[in-house]
Amino acid sequence: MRPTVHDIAAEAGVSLATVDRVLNGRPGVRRQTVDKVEAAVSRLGYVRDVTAANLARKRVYPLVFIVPGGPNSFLQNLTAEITAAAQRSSIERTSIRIETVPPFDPGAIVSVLDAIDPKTVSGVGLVATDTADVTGAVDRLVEQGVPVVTLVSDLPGSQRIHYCGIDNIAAGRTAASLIGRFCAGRPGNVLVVAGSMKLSDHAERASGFAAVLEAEFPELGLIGPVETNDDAGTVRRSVEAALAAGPEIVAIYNLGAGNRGLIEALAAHKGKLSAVVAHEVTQHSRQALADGVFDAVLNQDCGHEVRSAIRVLKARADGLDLLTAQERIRIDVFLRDNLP
Amino acid sequence: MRPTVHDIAAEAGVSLATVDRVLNGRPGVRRQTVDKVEAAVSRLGYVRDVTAANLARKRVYPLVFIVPGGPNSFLQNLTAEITAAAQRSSIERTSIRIETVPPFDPGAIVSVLDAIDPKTVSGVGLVATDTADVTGAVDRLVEQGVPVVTLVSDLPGSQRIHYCGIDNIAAGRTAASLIGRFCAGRPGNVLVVAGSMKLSDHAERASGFAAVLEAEFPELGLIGPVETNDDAGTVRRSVEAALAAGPEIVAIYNLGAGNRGLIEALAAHKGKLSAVVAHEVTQHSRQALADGVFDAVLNQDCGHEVRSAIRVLKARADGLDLLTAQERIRIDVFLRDNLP
DNA sequence: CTGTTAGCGCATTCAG
DNA sequence: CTGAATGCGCTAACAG
Repeated sequence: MRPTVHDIAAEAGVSLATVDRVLNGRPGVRRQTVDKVEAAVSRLGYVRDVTAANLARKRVYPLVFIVPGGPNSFLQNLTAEITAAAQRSSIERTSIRIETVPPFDPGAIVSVLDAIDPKTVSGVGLVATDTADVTGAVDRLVEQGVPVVTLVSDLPGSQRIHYCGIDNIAAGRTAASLIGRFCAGRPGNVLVVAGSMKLSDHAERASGFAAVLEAEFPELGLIGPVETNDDAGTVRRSVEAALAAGPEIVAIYNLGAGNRGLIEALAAHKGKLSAVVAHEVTQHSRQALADGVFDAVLNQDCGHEVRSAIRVLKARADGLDLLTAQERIRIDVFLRDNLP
Repeated sequence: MRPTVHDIAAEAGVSLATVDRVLNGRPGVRRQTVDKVEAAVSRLGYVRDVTAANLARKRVYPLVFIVPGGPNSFLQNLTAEITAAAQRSSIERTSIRIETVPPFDPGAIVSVLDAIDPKTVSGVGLVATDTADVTGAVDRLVEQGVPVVTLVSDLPGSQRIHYCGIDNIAAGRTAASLIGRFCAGRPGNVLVVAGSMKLSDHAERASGFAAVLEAEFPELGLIGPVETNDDAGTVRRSVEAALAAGPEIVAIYNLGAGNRGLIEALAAHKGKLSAVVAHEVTQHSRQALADGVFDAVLNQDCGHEVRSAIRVLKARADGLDLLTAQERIRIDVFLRDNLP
């Protein structure tokens, strides 16, 4: 039978209230008494029953998620997952508010961040552009005691307490390996398409990709990355232009969004490329994989990311530690054959 | 504010005890009264607070896990994950017992299964050989009301309530795709090495692999599967023999364990194969990937499998439903570049 | 500075 | 068949 606050109280020779004060680090207890209680705690190996505590406290965790809106299918999925989590709120003791901001608009993110009241919010999750003003706003919030986690794309220089997303350098490296192996020695160029180098996930993928391509597949040259702001139309035009331009392109890596545009551009090039790799399983990329237009799709499980973000934020809110293994977001590699 | 049992009692005009009886499906309540309570429940949208219920009930979930022992690194990892979960027992209200049985010994599994007392155990997880006697023992247990889940390898014909593991047909298909693409048209044969066709996971991988190889890569012939009982020494000898035998082997797929033996056999064949694919990230396979001896390793996250098994068993024990997305075990595809 | 007491939402005796 | 009362482990007024 694990010890309870009663056992601690008896062991330390004090009352329940005092034990509670010490346990929760509240003031108004003599140094001596604190020591007695702490001694009892460690002597009996006491661990607080968080569920009982939450019950007594009627605790809820008010959380805010900031996500860019727009046509990006992946971000729409992410939003849907947050919504799904919000629907489980009553059972998970959360209270989730979703703030949609215009895409590629650091100012909008900053506004939302600055408007958050540290008294009434116990955690924030956001998909951020890696710019100084956003970092500043995040740091301000963290200093006020509100834990912040980044989703999908990290804010490397910031005080965010956790990043819920994949290792994007490794993702870029993986893409390069797949493309290099699929090309199997055939020389030529690889076109790299990105959304924006202001997104740290895109920048990291690009650098990981370039590193492996150069080191391990010298027969392949690199064209790009061309930036498209994740707009499908721009992606289509960029790819068409590159394909028409001449220097033989044998593979394409789209490390950003706008897969729809890529698919359209490839319609006229059936089977001419050795490898096409893109990111995120969506309606479009799934179809492209099935049709053999894409050869591989790297993916991050946004449901997992959202659940992880919530766990991390809750754990931090009551000073618990977590299972790091459970919070690692995998780089899913999907071929036509292992699509879920 | 979500409704509580008090609200239901007031709404239905009965006492707390009666509400509780209806909620927990206990007998001794008039049909009329049951209806009144149920009406109130659905009218107010009541959902039971499981944590409060567990507190009041001092509930613990006694779980039994049955895992084969022996030198198999993957199974050792699995056991370690179960042990880790057992250490979290007090906070998760579980009480976990691990039963180690000799590998490839259906009889031993059956003995353990039959010795389980349905009164004192609320769930069972096992790594099973797909044989009739094991299926029978599982079904007996389920019929006595003890939920059983399979880990790693399923028991397709049984009454197990859930399978915590990857889609092994898809895994085999994925391996074939990778090997086919890595060979990039070079003709030759692929050697398939398996542990035992009595393990449904091995059988399924083999069939998925063969199907894709035949349909999509006609230039590649298939040799095997040779069975090794997951013994590293046998793997080594089998691979060496096949490699020496003549018919040009350009790739190897080890869909079972014993990677150590495969690595040893390949030491003399550096760089002669177009592709080597194996399963499960362990100390050995990780090194082989880093060294370029293996080109890809398919993996199942056994930590995830164990946590999932526990969630599923607990949820079943109190009639809750679960997030299916969270319980899907992914086929991890690891190249040298995305090893965690 | 410390102790007493009354719940949180639910389950479970024990009477009636 | 039904209800009142007690307690699970913990927190939070409110006294002292």
